[in-house]
Amino acid sequence: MAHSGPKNSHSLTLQARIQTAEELGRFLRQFRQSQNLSQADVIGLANTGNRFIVELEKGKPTVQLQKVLDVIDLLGLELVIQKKGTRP
Amino acid sequence: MAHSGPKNSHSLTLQARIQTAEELGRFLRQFRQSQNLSQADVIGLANTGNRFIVELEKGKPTVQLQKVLDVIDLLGLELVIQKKGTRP
DNA sequence: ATGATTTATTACCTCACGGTAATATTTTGA
DNA sequence: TCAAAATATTACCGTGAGGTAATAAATCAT
Repeated sequence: MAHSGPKNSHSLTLQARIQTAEELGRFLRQFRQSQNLSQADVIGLANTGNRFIVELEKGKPTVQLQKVLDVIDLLGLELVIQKKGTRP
Repeated sequence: MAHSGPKNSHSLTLQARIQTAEELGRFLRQFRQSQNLSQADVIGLANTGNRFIVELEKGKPTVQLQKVLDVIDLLGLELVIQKKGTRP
């Protein structure tokens, strides 16, 4: 379980462009924390061990695609692919 | 090289939600073709062999994240991550 | 401060990613 | 129809992804 309490601090970014594994890792960690979820929560829901989550959030470049997509989905997030510079 | 000529047929989707490796593969292949690029073109620009591109477009779930991101970038595409159902 | 919770690291291990290069198959254009 | 181009498949192979389980380190709550 996550710890507890209203510790919802910094402004939660609702969108981010992802070019690198590191950017993705940062975003996912921040988002997970903004939802007061622990890594253990994610591990429980997804099909993974702690190692994968740690490495994903750390921005490991070689994590496997579908696992990443699973985590994203399970966090209530989605990926959109589009032509570069498509305006919001 | 790609073959040639104005063979720009079916309507090119400019955005897609990506939930699975297969969806991504389909999108990337379609987009590549819409640009009249061959796999060899992509292989040349990216840092990969033919095997990776074939497998990526086929929707292999275990391809490595950063390689995928590289191909996306190099095709002039980008990924956006956002809360599910964020309206365009 | 201190115990509880969360996160990170490590060792062990199996399995398969993906590069290359050769070959096969499919698709395309004239 | 047929040759060229594009795509797919195969074998070979080194390297590393990631599950588990144990332990360590860091963070938090009171």
